[in-house]
Amino acid sequence: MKTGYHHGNLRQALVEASLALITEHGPTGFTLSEAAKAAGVTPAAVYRHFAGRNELIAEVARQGFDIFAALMEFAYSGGQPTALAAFESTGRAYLAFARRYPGHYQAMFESGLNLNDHPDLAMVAAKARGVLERAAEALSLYMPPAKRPPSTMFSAHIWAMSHGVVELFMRGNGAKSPFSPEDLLETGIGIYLRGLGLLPPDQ
Amino acid sequence: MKTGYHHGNLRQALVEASLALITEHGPTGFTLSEAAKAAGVTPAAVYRHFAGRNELIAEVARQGFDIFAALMEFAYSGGQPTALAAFESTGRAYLAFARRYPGHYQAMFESGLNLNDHPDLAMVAAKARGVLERAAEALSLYMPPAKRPPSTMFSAHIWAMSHGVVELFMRGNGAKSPFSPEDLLETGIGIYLRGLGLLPPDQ
DNA sequence: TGTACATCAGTGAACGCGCGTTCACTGATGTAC
DNA sequence: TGTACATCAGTGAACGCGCGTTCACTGATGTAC
Repeated sequence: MKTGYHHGNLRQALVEASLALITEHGPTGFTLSEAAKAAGVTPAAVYRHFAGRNELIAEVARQGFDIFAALMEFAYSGGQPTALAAFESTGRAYLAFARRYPGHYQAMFESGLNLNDHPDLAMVAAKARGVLERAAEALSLYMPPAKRPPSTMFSAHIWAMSHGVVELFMRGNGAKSPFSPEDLLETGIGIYLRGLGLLPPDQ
Repeated sequence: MKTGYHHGNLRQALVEASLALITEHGPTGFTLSEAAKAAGVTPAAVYRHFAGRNELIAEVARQGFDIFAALMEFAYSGGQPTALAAFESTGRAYLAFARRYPGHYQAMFESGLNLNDHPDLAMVAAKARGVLERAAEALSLYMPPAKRPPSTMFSAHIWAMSHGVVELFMRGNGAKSPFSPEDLLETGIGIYLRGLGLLPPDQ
């Protein structure tokens, strides 16, 4: 790919270098200069492809939301085999994403960038959230309308618990739990769904 | 308090200046120099009271965990009037703390400091978590032993959902929900407790 | 096939800045006598 | 009550550093003829 003076695909190489840095040192430890260096290029070269440091992080986050949405979509798989199984699958996908793409995850949720400053980013993020909301919507049809909470609320609960599990128990904060994040989320969602009457009261 | 050359209570003044900076600009935007300036003092003076920048943030976090633990303890109030009410009260206290002490909250959970590097900090943090675990323990006595999840898991679920609600829906990430964080957490915990059989199946 | 040329990706030097940290010092405070 | 003195909190100047960003430039690439 690298052919001497011209790089070939510097833009993506920079994104991947940034990703590696964020994975290792967190979004705070990421610097434009180091990303350039890691890509074998002068810091100034970055400006051929990005408006600046923030745009570089934003692009990492954007690609993250893309992968995230695709993963959620795949996990949901159109509600098959059952709305319930598909829904639970998206929950697992959330955690799997955080584990397999920690750099992306941090860029998306811990870099402090504001979705409103990046309209394209906000769009992909909304798309990702849309998958979970659709899964919640489909599942909520199995509840009697009277007991049915709004599906946006329903999905917000799951989103929040998933995010909380990742932040508190999957990162190296020092917070410890005798249970794996996966177990915690699985059981937590299970209890929650039982509370909605979507799972039988006994385990 | 400030009597010319000597400050009087510079240590706490620095903590409060740091707090104000973190509240306004986040943990990333906080600098030792600005904190010193805000306290009306030279950066070098900080080193009379703290080993460096990190120790200053850690002290803010430590005081945060102190307040947090006290607030949780107060909300729990020894399990009165009922174990259930006391437990729900601690959930609300979590959110109330995040709202009323955003600077502390950020220093505690978003500053990237590792609890293991600060043993005293880890102790206060454990104390705060202990209150929630005690509340969960007391409440779990109302469940038949067979269906009873470990109370540490139980409290981890609630902690995670609370934290997720704060991070996703109370901060200015741009993530939006038609529901207030308070409503989200209240309903989420309600559904969860119903799933444990601690609340009647219908609302 | 070979030459002239436009394009534009990346260079390298420079900038101003604010950061955390150090150091020898100074001068206010409070105590001993 | 007054003086001498030890203490130590805060000063101010300095440091080295790495940051993000700018600028005029250079040279590789690919196209037109």
